[in-house]
Amino acid sequence: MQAYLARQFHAALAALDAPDDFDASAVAIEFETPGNPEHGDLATNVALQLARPLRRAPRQIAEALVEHLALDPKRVAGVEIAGPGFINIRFAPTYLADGIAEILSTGEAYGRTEAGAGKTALVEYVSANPTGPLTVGHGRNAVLGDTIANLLDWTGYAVTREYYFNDAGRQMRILGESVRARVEALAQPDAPTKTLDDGTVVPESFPDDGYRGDYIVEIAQAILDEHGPGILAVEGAEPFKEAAEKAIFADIERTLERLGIRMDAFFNEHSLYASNAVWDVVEHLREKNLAYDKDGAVWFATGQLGKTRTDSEGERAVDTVLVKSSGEPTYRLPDIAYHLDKLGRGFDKVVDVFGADHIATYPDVVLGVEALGGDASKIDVLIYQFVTLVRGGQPVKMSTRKATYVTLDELMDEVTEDVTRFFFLMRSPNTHLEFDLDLAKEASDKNPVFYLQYAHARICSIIRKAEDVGLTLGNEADLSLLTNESELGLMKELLRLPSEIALAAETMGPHKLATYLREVATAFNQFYRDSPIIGADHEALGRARLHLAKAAQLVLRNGLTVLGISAPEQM
RNA sequence: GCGCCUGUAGCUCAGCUGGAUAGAGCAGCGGUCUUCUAAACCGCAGGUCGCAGGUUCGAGUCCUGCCGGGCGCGCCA
Repeated sequence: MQAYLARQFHAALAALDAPDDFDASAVAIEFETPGNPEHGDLATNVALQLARPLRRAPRQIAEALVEHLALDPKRVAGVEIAGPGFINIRFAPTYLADGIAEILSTGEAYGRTEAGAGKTALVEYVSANPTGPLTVGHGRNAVLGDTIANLLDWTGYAVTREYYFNDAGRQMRILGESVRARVEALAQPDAPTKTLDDGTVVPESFPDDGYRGDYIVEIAQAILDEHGPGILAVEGAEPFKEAAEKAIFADIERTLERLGIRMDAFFNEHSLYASNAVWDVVEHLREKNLAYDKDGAVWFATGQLGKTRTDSEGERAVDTVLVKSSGEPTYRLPDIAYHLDKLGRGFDKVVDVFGADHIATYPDVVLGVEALGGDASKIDVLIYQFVTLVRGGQPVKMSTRKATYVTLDELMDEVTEDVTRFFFLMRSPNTHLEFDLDLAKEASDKNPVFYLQYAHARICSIIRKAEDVGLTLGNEADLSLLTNESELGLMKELLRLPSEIALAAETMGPHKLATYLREVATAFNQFYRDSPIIGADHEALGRARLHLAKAAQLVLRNGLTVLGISAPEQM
């Protein structure tokens, strides 16, 4: 509809008297659904926008435009000029009826659009190193990333979901040492112990900054059960690290599976070393005189590329270390190599999902990618703010080091998978998320996810009951019988799904879809109140309403599917 | 100190990239079940959009400066 209107408006625009330097085809004509229904179904402010370039009064422009418009009466029932120069469009009832028929025939594909058709996208998310179970913090990342991937899929992209990890760093070494220490203790219960700063009693060989969670002990026990104490004859912690990594990854995948998340690829940072990609980055930067040696380290001349820092000494250019004097790369280097790798695989769009604490790393990566000829404009970064769990009105304190975090599994055990996903999605990514456990647990009207699911279940129930009295779905419904306010309101709402999904995808704002679905559910509940199906005045009307209910069911189900939330048939 | 995010109803948050009278849920008050799921619907009440300037036909939205909250600012990731 909007595309159609834009075409017609462009045609009308071309017919206007205008100065020579005015390019009518370059004008972006946008339509929005006004908040006030008296202002029609769609409105555009082109006339106001054009007042300046055309040097004419907005209302005058609007009148001239409307005069030149040739709109199909089957789609548009009326056009009026209002306020300072808005042009309001009113849908024709036949347009609405045709739209509902289209929803019914499109079925579970309704809501899909083509903006990304023929294009590929890579969404990288979760990307937690295998040092422990996923926590609530990872949950927001996982659910946001997965839903962005769904949204891109629904706008036509061929999407790859990738998990990036590093199993070689310091953290992983400590993990191995932690596990080894626990195995030793289990094998020799009388071995000496020590007490850490937080009061935890651990084996003497346990690293001070080791992983204290109970899962370490479980992994240790499993290793001992499988290999016996003989495994301790091995030098170092490598086999313990490997066993732990395997167990933890299996656990992470189980957790993701519960959330309905299945990755297409796991990308090990190690492969960037194996392929020499990491060192190629350094070499190529050197060739371009953007990398140099100083103080035993290798530096990236980000200062030349515009990176600055401002402190008490004023603003100055700063360079960035790529390889430490120890010979170990900093995290930036593999990150640059990884992004070049992603772009090199030919994706048209590359999405990163980062927590707010990583925001500072992103500009260095972009500089590196651009310096080496990569097209950084293909990279989109979704930054999300942190999650606060609230219980009994009080924030729940969490610390990874001391293992006092709440795991994603525990959260799902407490409030269910659907609620977990919805709560992570219902707010804009760039606001702090307050996850109220008491509210989330309540299976009542206080919990917004149930509102959507309830509306869907209600429709399923109606369809079942209608079948019992011989009222069934088919192609013979006369949708033009749907004329009351609630029916028209619901129809208009249902027609918005494709553009709402497209908008949520474009702006990487899944919460917009959640907000829209609530409006759909509200519109349905109003329809339910006003328009009985089984008790309709006559059968044809009941049949038409039944079809509208079916269309609402599809919209809710498809929308929930994009969000990764179940659409129950009964509650 | 500097950078990014943020400040909208008692609480949690939307606000479609600058539009018309700023919205929703919860909490509060009051109504609606002999009829398709009351996990619902309807109504009332609730606001200096942090503060002060600016930009323009028009600002919650853009700019500047303050104030408050969060996250960063390493040869950690």
